[in-house]
Amino acid sequence: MSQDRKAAARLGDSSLLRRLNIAAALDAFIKAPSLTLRELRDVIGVSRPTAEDLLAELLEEGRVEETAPPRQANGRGAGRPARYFRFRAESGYVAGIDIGAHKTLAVVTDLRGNPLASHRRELDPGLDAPERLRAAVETAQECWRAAGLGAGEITGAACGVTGMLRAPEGLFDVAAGQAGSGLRPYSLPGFTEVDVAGTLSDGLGLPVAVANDVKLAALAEQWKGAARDHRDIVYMFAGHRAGAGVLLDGQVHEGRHGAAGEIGVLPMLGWESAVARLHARGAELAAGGAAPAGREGELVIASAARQDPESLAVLIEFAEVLARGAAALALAVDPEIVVLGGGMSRGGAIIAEPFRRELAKFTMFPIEVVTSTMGADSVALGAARMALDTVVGSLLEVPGIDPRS
Amino acid sequence: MSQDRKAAARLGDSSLLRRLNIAAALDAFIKAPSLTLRELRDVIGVSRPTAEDLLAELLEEGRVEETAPPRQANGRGAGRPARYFRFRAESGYVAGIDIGAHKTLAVVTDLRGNPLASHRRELDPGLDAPERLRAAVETAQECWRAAGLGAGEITGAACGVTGMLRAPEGLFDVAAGQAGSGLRPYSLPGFTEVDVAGTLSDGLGLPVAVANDVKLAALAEQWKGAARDHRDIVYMFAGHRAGAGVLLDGQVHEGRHGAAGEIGVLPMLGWESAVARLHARGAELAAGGAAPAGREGELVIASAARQDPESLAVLIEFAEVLARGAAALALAVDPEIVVLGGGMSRGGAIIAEPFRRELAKFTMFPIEVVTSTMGADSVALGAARMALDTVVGSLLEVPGIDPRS
DNA sequence: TGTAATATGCAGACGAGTTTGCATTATTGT
DNA sequence: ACAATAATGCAAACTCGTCTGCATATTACA
Repeated sequence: MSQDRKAAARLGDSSLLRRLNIAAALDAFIKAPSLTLRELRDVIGVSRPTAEDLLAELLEEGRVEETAPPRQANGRGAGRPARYFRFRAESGYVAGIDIGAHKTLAVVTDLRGNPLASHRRELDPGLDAPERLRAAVETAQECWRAAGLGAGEITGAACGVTGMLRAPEGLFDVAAGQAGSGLRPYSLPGFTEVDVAGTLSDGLGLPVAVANDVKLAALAEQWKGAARDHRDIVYMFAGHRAGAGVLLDGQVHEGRHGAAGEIGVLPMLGWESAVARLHARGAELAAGGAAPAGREGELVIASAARQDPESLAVLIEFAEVLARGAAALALAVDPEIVVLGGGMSRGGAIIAEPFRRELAKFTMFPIEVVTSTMGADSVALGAARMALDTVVGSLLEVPGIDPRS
Repeated sequence: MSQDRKAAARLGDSSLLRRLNIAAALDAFIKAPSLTLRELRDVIGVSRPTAEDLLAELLEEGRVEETAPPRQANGRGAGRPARYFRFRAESGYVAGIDIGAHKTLAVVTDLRGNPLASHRRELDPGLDAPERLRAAVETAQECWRAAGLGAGEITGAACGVTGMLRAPEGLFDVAAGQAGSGLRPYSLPGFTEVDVAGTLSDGLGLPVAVANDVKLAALAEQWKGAARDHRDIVYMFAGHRAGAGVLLDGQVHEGRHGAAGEIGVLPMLGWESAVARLHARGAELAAGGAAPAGREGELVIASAARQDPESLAVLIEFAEVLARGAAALALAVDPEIVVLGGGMSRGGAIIAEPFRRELAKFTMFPIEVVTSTMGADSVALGAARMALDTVVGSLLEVPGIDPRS
């Protein structure tokens, strides 16, 4: 008797069926631009009255609304035209934030990932962690204010951060990393000592996931960029810093310490000297003219485009070194595609060609190499995508069903 | 009307609930050694009559049977003692096969993974593919005959194969790989030209999954060996050949071409010369005494254990080279643990110590290194595990529920 | 031997989804 | 204008699986 009452998280409750069907219906609406009642019935495989019921519930919750029929459906046969319904992508919003050394940037998207607004603020590279995080919080808030949204309407957020978030306690000491060329484990000033996720969550009043910026740029590339329709991706970031990120099965692979992809620390690849040479060359060129912070790479590319032999040599070495890192990653995870991203990938063939050539030398299989099609907001968009995964995932989650059991 | 009949794979059918509950009940039985009706009710969270019903169905299907109460439950309180039931691990069997250059080996386990029998046959390294596959088929059949089983009782099988299964069509030509030291993409004679999985499936009369042997050894290590309770693993195989495998989230990561982990082809790591030196030293030592095929490594280890300086130097170089490969993999995927396996890992500290030292130099975080606790049947056991994943997965699968949607 | 405690069996109620059937509404084509 | 066509709204009857509650069976312990 009394023992019968205890059962807590019951699986067999038949409301489970309802929740499954609601989740399936919502999923169908999210995937399709618009659906009629009958299309919904066909997609999720329930009877029409049930589909009607599910639709009514979704309308009630505000997840779905009636919409005008799409163009191509107008003259299609006789009979009463069906009503069309669509997912209300504006029933929730997420923020994606990018914290770098020289700037912070935020975007706000709806639940379908359409960007509504973005906001950028330049930062002093020496800014300490509390100030930098405060600036990021304010930027995000300004961003959604610009989109006409209040804080309560933002249902999720994620943030990409340059460098490592956890200080390695191993053989390399952090100071060396900070003072070095950016190839050894690098962190923004003070970021290994503060709770980045907690500070952002407190500042914004909502849970914020934090990840490495390069990995989020890779995610953006898989979402809206050059690597669409690929699940396993190696992403090489060539910008002021050089870095890499790995996507496995369409998800950011963080690894035990969030350090997956940090191949640059392998000394035999020669990253350190190549990046140092690049920076040195950039500084030389900058001394003559304007010196925008963190833009050495662009200067060298511009100079190389003017056939400056020294700059060309520096860039080729840089590309080859990057390619050797990409080769190591490609041999490790055997990805479907390698994406070359970051500001310097916009140098076109100057970087891409030697990269491709060198990569082909070391991989066993010919591997597709594409250059990024995203802009400077790729990290923030990747963060938005990560936040969306969480938010939409929780919408579709059916309590009591463990996908991994 | 007529349009209403079409719906095919219906989700909302309330029998779905039944299937979910049956799967949950079976899962509970698989995970626990034995359960009473009430324990089952508690685990899956349904009412007792429902649990009763589910149990009746599982008994009917032969998946579960009544069993004697376990020891510790005897004097436990008053009241009518509960009947105990247990999963019938013997309601299905799987075969795990290992095809190497010098031998083929098969194991048969029940659905819980308890090995029932194993069978090994030595092979001529020059054997061509059809002969080698026939030998593997016969070995597997002899193995389950030894266990007293007929072919119809085997519900799944998988096979680990030394070397690459698909010939790279890229820059390296296959012949060079075969003639070389085993570091360039290697294949068993003829194995890139035949349909290995198809031939084995036809020969055994059941579907056979095929994977790289090192990756399956890694899986075995995660299942029953030194890496239990870890999800992301880098496994380094040090034996006649050197190789590596990566496990992500507890699963073999194959990669686009099944080549994930083939880090040894990176020339800057120096694998080729180190392995060549090892083989040369082994041959020198063998010339004096007996020369067992593919056992050079053991000779060198034995010699090093007798403090032979040349053998020691060769082994240290080998270990360091292996460690550099492990470092590249560890930086790529940032695993929880690195496992050193293969015959030479049984050399103890002679290999493990320099390996550990060298690996620590290149990884940012201190990383746990363990040596294998599995024997020579690790590949076959890993194959059995892979087959079990499929077989048990299909038992627990609920049609209409996609874990990944 | 009797009583408490626990396990098991069984019947009726309930919830959710389904089917069937019919009426209604909005279009297209004649 | 009218018929044909298709979408929609709605209600009654049915199925399936689960839940609640009660009766019964089996054991330990006083």
